[in-house]
Parts: sequence; C-alpha cells; structure tokens
Amino acid sequence: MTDTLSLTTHDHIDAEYALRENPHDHKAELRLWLRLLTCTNLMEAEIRKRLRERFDTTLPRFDLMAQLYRAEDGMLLGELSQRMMVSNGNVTGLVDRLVQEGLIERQVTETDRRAARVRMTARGRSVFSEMAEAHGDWISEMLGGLSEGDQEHLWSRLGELKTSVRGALAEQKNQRRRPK
Amino acid sequence: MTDTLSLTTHDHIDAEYALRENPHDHKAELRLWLRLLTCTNLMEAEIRKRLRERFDTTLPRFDLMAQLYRAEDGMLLGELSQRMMVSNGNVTGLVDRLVQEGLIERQVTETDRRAARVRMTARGRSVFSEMAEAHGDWISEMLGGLSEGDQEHLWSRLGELKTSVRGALAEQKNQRRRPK
DNA sequence: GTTGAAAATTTTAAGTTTAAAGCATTTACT
DNA sequence: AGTAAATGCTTTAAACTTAAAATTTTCAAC
Repeated sequence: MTDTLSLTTHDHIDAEYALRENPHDHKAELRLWLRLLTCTNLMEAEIRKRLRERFDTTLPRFDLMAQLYRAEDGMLLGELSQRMMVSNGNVTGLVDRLVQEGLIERQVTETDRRAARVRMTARGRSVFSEMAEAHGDWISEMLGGLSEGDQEHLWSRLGELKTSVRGALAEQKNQRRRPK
Repeated sequence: MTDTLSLTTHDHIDAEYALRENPHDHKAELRLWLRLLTCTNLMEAEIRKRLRERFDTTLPRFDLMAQLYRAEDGMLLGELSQRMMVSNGNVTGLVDRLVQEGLIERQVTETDRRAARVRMTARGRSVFSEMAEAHGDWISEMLGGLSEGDQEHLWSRLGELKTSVRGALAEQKNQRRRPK
C-alpha cells in the first residue's frame, strides 16, 4: 500500500516542469518563453483534436481556409505562405489537398503565368463558416477564465513582446548587412 | 514609376493581419489567441533557424535533450512524451536519431521490461550545454525589448491563461463523464 | 531583342507529427 | 495460478514541415 516512486501530486507535467524544480537555473526570460510555449501548445493540441473529431479536418487546413475566407478575390500562394508563416512548399501541398476536397479552387492568372491564385468554393465557404463559429466558441471557452480586462491587458503586453522580437530579428539582419 | 497594388506599408503580414482589417469581425478572445500564436511562431521559427545554422540540429531534438539534461538517472519515454506534449511514437523516432548521433543512450530497465529509459551520454551533455547557453542568449535577445517588470507581469498573466485553459479542458472532460 | 537577375511556385529528400493499431509486459482480481 | 485490464512502447500510414534545388515566367538593363 505504499506509494511508488511515480508522480503522486496533481501537478501538470509540461515544459515548465523542469524549471520549477531548478529555480536558480536560468533567467526569467526562459521561464517566460517556456510558459508562452506551454500555453500555445495546450490550446493548439485541443483545437487540433476538436477539428478532427467534429469536422474531420486538420489545423493547417483550417488555418489556410481562415486566411482565404475573407479574400473575395482569392490569394496568391506566396501571400498565403507569408501570412501562415510556413514555407512555400508547404502551402503547395495543403492547397492540393483542399482542392481535392472541393473546398478551394485554383484559378489561372492571365497577367502573370508564374502566379497561382486560389479562392474558396461556395461549398468551402459554407463549410468553413460553420467551423469558424465552433472554433470561436472553443477559444472563448478556453480563455473564459480571464476577465475581459485581463485579456485586453495580455493582448497589449503580447503586442510589446511581438515588437521586441521583431526588433531583435531586424537588428540581427542589420548586423549582418554591415558587419563593421 | 507608379506604385503597384502590392503592399507598400511596412506592416508585417501574419495571422493577425486579416483581423486588423475587419475589426468588427470577431471576439477579443480570437485576437488574443492569434497574437499568442504569432508571438510563439515568430520565436520558434528563429530558434529553429539558428539551431540549424549554428549547431546543425533541430528544435525537437533540442527540446528532448533539454528535458533529459537535468535528469541524472535518465527518463522513461512516456515521461518524455508527456513533458514534451507530443505523442509516444514521436518520441520513439527522436530517440532513435539522437542515439544514432551518440548524444543519448538507451538503457535496459531490469525491473520493468516494457519500459525504455534513456539518458544523456557525456558527449550529449557537453554538446547540449553549449547549445543551451546560446539558446538562452537568443531568448534574452528576443525578449530584451521588455522591461523586467513587463516580463514578470506577462509571465503571471500567462499563468492565469494556462489555468483558464486547463480548467476548460478539465471541465469538458467532466461533462463527458456524467452527461446528465 | 538578348541576357541576366529576380520572382512565384513546385519538386525533392529528410525529418517531424499524429492517431490508431499492435505487441509485450505488468498488475489486479479472483 | 489464471485471466482481464492496464501500461509502456513501437509500428504504421498519412499528413505536415522544412530547406534547398529546380522550373517557369517576368522584368530590367542594356
């Protein structure tokens, strides 16, 4: 009847766990980064799961459709990959599969034959709007424990974070351009 | 010499971009979620890139080693997958590759022959500690635009967010157990 | 008009990731 | 002991992802 050596508390195990046990180890920045990562991963995993269970689709497909949904005239693949922050080749495959499912369609561009423009089909639009509503509800559900004020606050602090990161990346790029 | 129809501002294009143009469209929760995602993706992409450029390795491998680094006695694969928040099968493959590289090693467990325990090799430990230092510097660099107070603040708000999400997931699980 | 660079996309090869099924071992209950 | 469930991991098939090379087309500068 004795306890085993396994974990007996109700603590959740995640990327932050190790740091919790070695509080002196690293900087505050690392803690922040790991927590950011944990939050994102938690939510993403749940969204993935629900998209599969209830709509038999995947997050990347949903993301692509979300980008396309508001673009009446469709979008170029390059624009899609930029907004989705994924590689060009990645988008090519996703588009192929969504075309296969009849949710989006390719259209030839007569002005520039290199470019590939895609847009939603009527069915895609209808399917997506249903998914988007559920998706919105899920997010609300998960963030429901925060007051509106907290959410607003978090949003603007994350805005600063985003600025800081973008600044660091631009900085680094400049350093390389003139190494003197 | 006239401008084309392409983007001429210095705005960055990302997942938040569409919402910025349709401010009435969705709820504040969605904005928050997208910004969270954007921040994480930005940082992750940069870390991935630098890990490849400077250490010729990948983020998943780094993450696995980070979990293992502090565990003197090694860890079970299941524990690894739990902490990394990825599937079991995923860990199997990563471990195989890291063993191949000589950075970690499997050891047989005599008490439970189902279990697979892995630990770092001496070389792995030395390689990782170098990477970890650089990694810490990168994080600091990217978060450097935030004051220490802002970072602390953000960290605790994200703690609330994490609690909210975990609460919602547990809630949902309970609902299913007794649907009445 | 040629030519060379740039742009937009696709292809390729390797790796990551997942869910689901399968296998081996242990545990719990009789 | 004997059996059923649970546990720990691996395998499988499909999808996702990337970086780098290749392809096609456009553009700019002679």
